Amino acid sequence: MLGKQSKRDSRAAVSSRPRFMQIADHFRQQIATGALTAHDILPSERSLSEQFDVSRMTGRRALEALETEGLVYNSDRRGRFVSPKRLNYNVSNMVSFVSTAQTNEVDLKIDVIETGEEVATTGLAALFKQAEGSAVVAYTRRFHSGGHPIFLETEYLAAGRFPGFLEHDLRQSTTGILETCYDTAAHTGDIVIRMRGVQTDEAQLLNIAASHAVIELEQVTRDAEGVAFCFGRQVWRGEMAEFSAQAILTGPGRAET
Amino acid sequence: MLGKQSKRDSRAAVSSRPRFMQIADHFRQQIATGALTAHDILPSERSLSEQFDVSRMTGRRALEALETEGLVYNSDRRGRFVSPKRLNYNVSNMVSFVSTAQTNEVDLKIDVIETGEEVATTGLAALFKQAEGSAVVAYTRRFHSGGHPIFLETEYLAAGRFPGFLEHDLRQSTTGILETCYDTAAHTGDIVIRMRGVQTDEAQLLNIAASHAVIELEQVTRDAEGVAFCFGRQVWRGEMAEFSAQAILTGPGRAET
DNA sequence: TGGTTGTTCTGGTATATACCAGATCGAATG
DNA sequence: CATTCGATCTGGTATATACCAGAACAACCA
Repeated sequence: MLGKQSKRDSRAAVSSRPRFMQIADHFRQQIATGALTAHDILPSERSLSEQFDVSRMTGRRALEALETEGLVYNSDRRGRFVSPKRLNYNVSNMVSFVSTAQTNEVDLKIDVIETGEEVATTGLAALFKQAEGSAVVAYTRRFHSGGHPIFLETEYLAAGRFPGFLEHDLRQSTTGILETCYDTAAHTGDIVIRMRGVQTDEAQLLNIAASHAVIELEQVTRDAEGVAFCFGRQVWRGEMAEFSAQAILTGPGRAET
Repeated sequence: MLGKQSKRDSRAAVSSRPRFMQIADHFRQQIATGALTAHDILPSERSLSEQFDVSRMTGRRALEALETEGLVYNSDRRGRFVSPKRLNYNVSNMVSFVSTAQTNEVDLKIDVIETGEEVATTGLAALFKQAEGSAVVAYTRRFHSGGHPIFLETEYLAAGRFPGFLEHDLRQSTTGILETCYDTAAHTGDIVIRMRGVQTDEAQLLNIAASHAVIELEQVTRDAEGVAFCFGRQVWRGEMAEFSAQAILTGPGRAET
């Protein structure tokens, strides 16, 4: 008890910055300078607490801080690792994300999590200009690189418009399938991006802890006639996402939308 | 000690979902149903621990989970409150965010944090097509609604192109100033959005704890000739941000830019 | 060779305690 | 009436402890 007290005193004298932030700073620097690089393992909570002479909980807080910042990820009960470089997704570019990622030296792999046919919700039916109660095909896929999950995507398509869609191999660009097999190309898209809390099932698939923040991207894709034919929702690990967009004024002083 | 043990046992029997998540669920529901609305205060850590018969640390974890999800915010040492509705920022619309927000019944207020003239970095000089070592004006502003901070913005302009810019009142749309006083209108913009850890100084200005995640939005604004005249960086409280964009294919089958 | 079985890592959850420092508010004081 | 001062809220930091469950791996056995 007395020994711990003197430890506290020395801390207060050195700096007012919390001890756990000082420890986190140490690893921030290690990562920034490249002493630690993508997928390198960090010390465990217990060994960290010994190295820095703090309690396990304080060491834990330091590692958790690095996690919420996205510098470090945590694979359930295996340890904590340095996060890899982000993927850039150009949302203004209607070309398939899969093909652009693959040309950018990223070996993006796809797992098909779930496929099926459902009755369209009222909103989805209206969006697709389909009759109330018509069918939609839905599929959920997980995108990862080298076993490291990056994002989940669930897409909905009007079933009537794309017969037999689920018979295709979904471990590839669906944009490509729609173009080559159904002669349907994306012409415009409406996108929304927000940060939110992860849901339990998503957390499991993305291999992150519950109560982490993720980035949600929703996208409505329309054909040349302006009719929506696809609604997609992506859920990204926050630290892996980076979105770029281009805004262009086409008329004399007003944005085209 | 024995009493606590029996508590543990009963918990394990009821459910495998962690106790702190069950408590968090309770408030998630309260917020979802509208029983708690924007800026309502939640129980303190200590009273929560009594209400739910858990330790303060467990109650704290529940509240922290709600924080990282963005449902709840925390004003240093005052308590925890329900987060207000997000603001939507249409990044494809080159019209001033200030004026669009104000027409959307949001009383957006601006504090000027810092203004000054600096020597352009190499990158900034190149972007603005200015000579190496030329001056840029820089200003940082805080946007808030009803005392609740929403985002910070730092913008850089080529000083030579906009003489006396800092003499204007910056508590208004700078897009407006550039249009009316310098006859410079935004024509195209390049935007990047990412989630990252907040920095110490930003955390203070946004009234959030260090080691929280924020959304960073960087924007290069160009005139009709394609010359960049403004570089801006916004740092949003994650739970307050929602970005929308429109992608439009203008040519025959390829995205412009 | 190929499963199986422990041991020993890892983080996850939970309790109990202590003290600090900022925020708030009411009561005492000028 | 306004200011000051303290009591009492709040969360922030930190320690110490305990046990659980999944992951990894080596040793063991068939």
